[in-house]
Amino acid sequence: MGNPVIRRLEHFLPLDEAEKAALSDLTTDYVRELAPREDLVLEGEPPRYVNLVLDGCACRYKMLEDGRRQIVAFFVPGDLCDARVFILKAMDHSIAAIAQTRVAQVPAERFIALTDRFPRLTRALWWNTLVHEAIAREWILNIGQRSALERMANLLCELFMRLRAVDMTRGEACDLPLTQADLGEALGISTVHVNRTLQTLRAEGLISFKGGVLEVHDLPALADLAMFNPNYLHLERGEAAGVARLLATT
Amino acid sequence: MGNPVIRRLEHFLPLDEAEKAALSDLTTDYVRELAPREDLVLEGEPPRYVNLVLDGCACRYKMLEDGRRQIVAFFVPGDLCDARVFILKAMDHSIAAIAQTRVAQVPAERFIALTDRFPRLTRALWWNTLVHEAIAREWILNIGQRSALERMANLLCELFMRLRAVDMTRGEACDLPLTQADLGEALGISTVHVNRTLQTLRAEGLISFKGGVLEVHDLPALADLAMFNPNYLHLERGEAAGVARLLATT
DNA sequence: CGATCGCTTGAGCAAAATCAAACCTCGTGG
DNA sequence: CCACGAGGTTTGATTTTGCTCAAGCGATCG
Repeated sequence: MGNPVIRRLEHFLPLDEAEKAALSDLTTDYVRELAPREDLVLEGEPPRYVNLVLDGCACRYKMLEDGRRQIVAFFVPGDLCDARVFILKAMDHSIAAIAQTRVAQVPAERFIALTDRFPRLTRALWWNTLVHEAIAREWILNIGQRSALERMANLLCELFMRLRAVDMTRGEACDLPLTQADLGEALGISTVHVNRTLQTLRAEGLISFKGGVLEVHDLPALADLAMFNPNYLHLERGEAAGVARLLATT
Repeated sequence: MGNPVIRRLEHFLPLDEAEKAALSDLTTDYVRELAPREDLVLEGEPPRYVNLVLDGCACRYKMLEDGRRQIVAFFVPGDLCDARVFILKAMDHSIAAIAQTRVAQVPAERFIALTDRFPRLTRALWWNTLVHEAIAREWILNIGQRSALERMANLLCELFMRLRAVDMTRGEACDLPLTQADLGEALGISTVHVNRTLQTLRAEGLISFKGGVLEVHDLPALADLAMFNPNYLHLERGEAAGVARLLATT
């Protein structure tokens, strides 16, 4: 089955055995199992750990005083949150599991020791950080400019590609344990409207989404509707070609 | 008048003379003057420089195929764009001046030499990066959950505080050379609606905004309306107290 | 002095929110 | 084994927010 963190970072550069072993140690030493909806990090806390998502699905979120909630990022297996966050005094957002989720909570010292020892790993982690920044920018574009239907299509394209990059897709299917309320909080639309939007995508034969399983029946058409441009995922190396192939309409 | 980049970084930690001198050199060696609306970086290009904004105002933006444009970040004097971006093969967004703007375009090698020599500066630059990530997350929350009026109020609070952090405010006034169209593209609302939104804020006596000058007449009330929580700006050290004071309603 | 750019206003319209209720599926306990 | 309840999904009716279209206004600049 392998380690999703290693699979993810190898999209940036191939790792040697020592680097893989070091990562592998991290991801076995500090494992914590989270129940669905369980919080991992709370806004206001001082940052303590670098969190690696091994399995399941988690999110970053922010809340307004009046209870409105916005999911600002999803984490899928292989994702690494906040490589340098200890610099800050207090977290400005929270992190929670969405489904049953396994994470590794790596203490600051341990993480710093790793990057001191492996400069190439440091570069790979930088790449990971830059990709997450790019995703945040794409979300701003997505929520700011696209219609609800386009937004949904774009998010589904993104998540499908990200899961594919860590081998978590099976053909056109992948596990995506989000509720319609989660999707609404990520896209800035109401749950009711999420429902109607999904119905439209289903009716067009583009996707099916039921019981936590997403199937993308026509990725080129979905990407087209979404004006999805995968450049922001920075899947360089071989993968870029794979992406182009997947999205090709003809 | 001093150097806004130094002023900005000193919000994180005090710099010694050698560090300031090194930064000062950077910001005099590679200066480029941009006309209003002139592009500095284009999506698709390989990254070449670290850009420091010395004066004026710039933005990051992304475009959709059909021409819709979203501003995903504003840069005010002292801001530093993309400290580690050379790792990526191609930019996923563009950067443009908004007003007449002076930037320093620091070549990669030169920038790396700086951080190798001054570890404390590296930390300060990390802090800067983390703050910009946090701002991006806040924008997702802003656009996703807040109404047009709240959004506008929030953005104006943010910009006012950021300008204040580099001493670019004069009492309750500051230069903010944005058009209503710019505000609309940043907030994901139409220009017409920006206009009506500003009128409401003016009518409430909260702000005035004319000829590129913003005046915030009642920051506590504006912050209250916006549900503005300055924690995401991570103005640690003395400044945090200053913020609290400014926002105090009583 | 006309052209352009940015701001303003009004009217009608469309997208998405809200409210309310029903329905479905599963797990749990009587 | 079945009833019950909770969480999630679906539907319909109504309202709200913000968009679009269209036109006019007011500076500023060559």
